[in-house]
Amino acid sequence: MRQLKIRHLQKKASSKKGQATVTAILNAARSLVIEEGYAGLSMRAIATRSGIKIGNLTYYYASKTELLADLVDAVIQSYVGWWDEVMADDTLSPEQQFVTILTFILEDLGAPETTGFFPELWALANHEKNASEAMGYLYQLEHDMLVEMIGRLNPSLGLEDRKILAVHILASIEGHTVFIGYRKKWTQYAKPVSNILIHSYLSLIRSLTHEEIHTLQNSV
Amino acid sequence: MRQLKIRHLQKKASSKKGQATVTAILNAARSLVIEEGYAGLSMRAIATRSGIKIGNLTYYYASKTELLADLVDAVIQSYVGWWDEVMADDTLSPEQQFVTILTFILEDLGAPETTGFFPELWALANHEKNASEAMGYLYQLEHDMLVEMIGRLNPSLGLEDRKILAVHILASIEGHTVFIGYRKKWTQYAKPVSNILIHSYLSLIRSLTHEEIHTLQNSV
Amino acid sequence: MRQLKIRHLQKKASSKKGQATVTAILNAARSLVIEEGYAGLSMRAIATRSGIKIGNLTYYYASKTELLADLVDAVIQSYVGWWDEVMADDTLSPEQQFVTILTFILEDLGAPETTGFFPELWALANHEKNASEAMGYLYQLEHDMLVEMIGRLNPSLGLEDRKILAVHILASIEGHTVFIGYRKKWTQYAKPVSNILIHSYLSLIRSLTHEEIHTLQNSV
Amino acid sequence: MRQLKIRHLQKKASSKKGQATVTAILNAARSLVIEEGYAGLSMRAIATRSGIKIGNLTYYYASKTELLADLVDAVIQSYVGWWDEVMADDTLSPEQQFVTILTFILEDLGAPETTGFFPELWALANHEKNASEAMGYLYQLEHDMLVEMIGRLNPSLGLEDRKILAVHILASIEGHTVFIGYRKKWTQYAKPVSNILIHSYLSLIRSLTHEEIHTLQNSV
DNA sequence: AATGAATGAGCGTTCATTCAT
DNA sequence: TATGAATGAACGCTCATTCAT
Repeated sequence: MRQLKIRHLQKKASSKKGQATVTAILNAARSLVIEEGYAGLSMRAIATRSGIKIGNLTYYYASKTELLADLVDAVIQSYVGWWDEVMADDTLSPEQQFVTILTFILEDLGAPETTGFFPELWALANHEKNASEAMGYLYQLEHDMLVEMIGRLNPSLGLEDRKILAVHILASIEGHTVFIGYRKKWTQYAKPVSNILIHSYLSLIRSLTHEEIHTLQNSV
Repeated sequence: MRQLKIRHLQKKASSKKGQATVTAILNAARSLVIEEGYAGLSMRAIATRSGIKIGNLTYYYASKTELLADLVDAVIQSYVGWWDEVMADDTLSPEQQFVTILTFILEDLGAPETTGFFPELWALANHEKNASEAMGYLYQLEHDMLVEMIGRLNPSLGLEDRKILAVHILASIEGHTVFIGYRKKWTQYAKPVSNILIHSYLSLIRSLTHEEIHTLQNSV
Repeated sequence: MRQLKIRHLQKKASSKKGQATVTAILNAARSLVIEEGYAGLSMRAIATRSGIKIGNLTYYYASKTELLADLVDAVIQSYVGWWDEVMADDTLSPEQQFVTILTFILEDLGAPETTGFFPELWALANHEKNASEAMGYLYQLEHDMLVEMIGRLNPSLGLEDRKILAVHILASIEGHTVFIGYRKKWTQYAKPVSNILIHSYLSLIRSLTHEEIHTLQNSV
Repeated sequence: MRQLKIRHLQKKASSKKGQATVTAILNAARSLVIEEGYAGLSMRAIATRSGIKIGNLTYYYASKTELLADLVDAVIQSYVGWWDEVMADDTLSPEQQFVTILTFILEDLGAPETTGFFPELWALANHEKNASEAMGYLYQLEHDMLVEMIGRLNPSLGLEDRKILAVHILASIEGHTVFIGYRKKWTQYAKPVSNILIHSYLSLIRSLTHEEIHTLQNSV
């Protein structure tokens, strides 16, 4: 299970016991969102699942908004930057790096946590500033990584075009969550779909031209 | 504005006035979900926005679950099958048909309604059976359409492979909602990203082979 | 017991049953303030004392603020304008009218309701706009009445001086609440103190001059 | 600013630091009551404003009731007995002493602290024994002083009558708090109203007879 | 077909208080 | 002396739902 990396987010929780409680709270909240959706995320439910009383919960988080902000931050953190290692591994070719990272992402996307969490985040981001910002932060990092990978694989492509292509790849990957994610309609096709996806991106990265990106296709 | 096509879903609403009320209710509910998210969808808010009293709302919908079921069905219906006309238009080549449909979809994805509604639906589908089914129904139709289009564009591809490819295309398209949809982070790139996407699908459809689909990519 | 005159304050409560409920609510709230103070005025306590459930209470009063506003208005109304009759009674001399009204006021001030309610209102008025306004409204009417009475008793006194004198009389009367009101320290002296008070006002009204009002006394 | 005179009220606070903390606590509580009313007086708010943690606050005051008792006592103390000096000053005539003291009182009554605190105290006294007692203590002293002053100004008046007259004067003065106090409706008239008041009391004291005090006025 | 009245459960939050450290 | 952690009760309020009219 993906571990929540609790940063120094909370003012409270100076002691070890407090830290443990905060971790329990955030883990409870995370699992609740995943299992029951944001609608099921009540302070009472979080407290119960954390094994504490609601009064103590509000000792650590004076408001649900604060808790949610910390939760989103903590979960987002657990998805961030893990690819640095792969990208720094020069025993791998850029292609190998890219394929490795994509394979990881696509496999993770089938995990219950990922399938459960992200759609909630996307929905939330439409109406909650916090969620929107955290999501923007995560995808910005992922986008940066993709821009860098595209540059390594096809240095001849201009920066702006790399950015555009990266948006497509990023969006395309994430979209699969709802279709081949955990217990989704086409989960059975997860593997071949992933193959197509990787094949498609590699070929796009290698061969896409500035003209193709900027020429309207609806005048075929 | 996308019109809600009210099927004969409710037992009540036999009269014309009743039909009008039901339409008002569902439109109110729909706009509420889009504007405030599922969390903001309360019976009270729906009644207020419909211009009726809550007592009357429960006359038409005895429970919120029922209402939600009808709402999801109605909204889904409004997205269904509009492509039949395009596909039946034999003055257009298969390529033209495909590009026309995709362009429509991608433009719609930038509409506030679409950007607002679908992430809520995806989140809901993780926990509500009806939402999951309705979503499955919609995407099944869209998937069928894509399988048919792929067949027209590349008849040499086997049915199973067409299905797999269609899943990728479907997932990829939908994923863009959260990235280039209404007021999203990369909305500015909507046009070139759409170009890449269409280009990519056409080239995949035309050139993808059975081997590429089923050969593991992580052994590059 | 002073009856609460419920004006058409509430949007809800169109039916007779609703009216009765609203009256019960306001009477419960009023007795609670009197018995336990504003601190004891909780929505739960009001509901219990009204014999209804809290859900129904919020049906009539969506917020405590609204309820408080109505309560203050209703109570204030029950204290307002009753003196008109006396002042219109021309079988009484102005002195008799004045004494009659003052006697009423001073007797009322010994009632548990009055002794209990007004100090709460004064305290509340320091921090709640509603209370402050309602209080201002009541005392404005009482002040107007006093100005009129002073004019009848001593027509030679200018309007501004009458107003000033009326403020003193008004303030002086109200101050007695806390000293000779219900179960107060000097309640035993209520009668002679009232005598002094009436005697004092009459003599002030009759003999006070513009110079005495506006000459500094601390240079005696 | 009126200084809180901390008597030896608490068992704790033997050290100098403890004394300072207690003073900080009571000052915080006092300013809170004045600014936000008794309703805004929470242990948390007091702790925050004192710059200490709530755990430490309960070290000094195990319960809110205790703290309130000390607070009321301390504030009351700060209003007590300051007139002794004036009354002992034999360079002043009794009239001058009386006018001096009254002027002081009336000016103080316009201070935010006084206008803010006393109405809360009066309300509290209706339901809290300690508040009632402390208030009784303060007003007893003030009453004693007035009885003494009346005696000096009109020795021919019997003790009981002096007491009765003193009650009227005391009540009358206090009543002005809510009308010409800090930011009250008739604050503009504070000066002339004060003049009338002093004038009125002096003339009452000098000329009031036993018969006038005890003859019913409503038989005019 | 529509409204008004009422309920019971649950929400996020505040709070006085206790206690180990 | 002082803090951090925790509890339990209550707060104002929202809500889905029921039902008589």
